[in-house]
Amino acid sequence: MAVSKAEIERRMERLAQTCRGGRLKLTHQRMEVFRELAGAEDHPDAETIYQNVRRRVPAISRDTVYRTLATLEEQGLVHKAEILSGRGRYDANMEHHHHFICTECGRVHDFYSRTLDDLPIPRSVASFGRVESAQVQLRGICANCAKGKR
Amino acid sequence: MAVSKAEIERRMERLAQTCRGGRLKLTHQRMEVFRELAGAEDHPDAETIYQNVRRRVPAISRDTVYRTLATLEEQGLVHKAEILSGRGRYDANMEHHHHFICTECGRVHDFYSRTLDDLPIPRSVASFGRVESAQVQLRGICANCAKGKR
DNA sequence: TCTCTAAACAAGAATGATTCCTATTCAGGA
DNA sequence: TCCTGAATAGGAATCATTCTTGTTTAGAGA
Repeated sequence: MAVSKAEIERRMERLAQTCRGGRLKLTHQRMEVFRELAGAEDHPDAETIYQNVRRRVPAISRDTVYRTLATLEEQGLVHKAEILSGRGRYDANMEHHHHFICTECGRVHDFYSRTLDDLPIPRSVASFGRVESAQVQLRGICANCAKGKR
Repeated sequence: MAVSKAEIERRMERLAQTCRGGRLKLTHQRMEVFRELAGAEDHPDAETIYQNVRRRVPAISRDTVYRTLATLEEQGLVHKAEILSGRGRYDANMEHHHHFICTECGRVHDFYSRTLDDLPIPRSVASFGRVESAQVQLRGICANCAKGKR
């Protein structure tokens, strides 16, 4: 079940609109990086995108791919799945808990909830595989950072 | 609200038991790395742990901290909060969705659920800050990897 | 208590992802 | 068509993490 041609076109059009709206240039590289994602369903990483786009734009650099992805994310055109900047965070609290992550300072707060511990997993997930753990991730601005911003 | 002395002792005892149980040595370094986590509530990263432990064990190396954290995680004594191996994964699908992550191959599958889109956030979270998004993360073994394992 | 050996360690090199730097190119408004 | 700031290429630099090699040591057994 690939992304339909029509949906890809719609997404490309949204890119064009967003660029016109902001003061962003609609460059060849930007279009090709986004096109790669517009048709993908497998959450590729930056390197994969780079390798694929390179077939069409041989001179493109890794840096451009990274920069473009960051720009697209800022513009709300793509979504980056990741917790933090890649640094693992550890704790010795083994009780089942969930996380509130401040997108500003990266601080993580634990919280507990019986209701959230026992989430209703949609039946469709079963086809992906066997679920071993479920966790809720909340993102937002922590009280501390919100204060500092004023 | 620091971790109580009693709870720290309980955790240290669990470490000792686990080491005796497996064929793990109860080394000075291992104890100090774990002690650091047993008393922490702020999900420190490896570097922070290294810097703190170094005050007590000046000769400890970063590698030992990383290795020890991995061992403790394997033994179920600590918990590592992180999505993937640090590589960001992108997609152009901006509809609100949740993720099933295969812990074996790292593949990510999207799924949708009205119920999960509107989770009951515990009141206590409000004191941490303003929540901007909520997402459910399921982890498990995908059908493909489960097949390959046999 | 002493000895022995696999497990664990220290130090620093290596790796892999990502970002920065600098000179060059180019999209799009005038 | 011309100009200018935004965007790019290429490669160096950075940051977290892992690997390699030689050394130390916990704890089992004599």
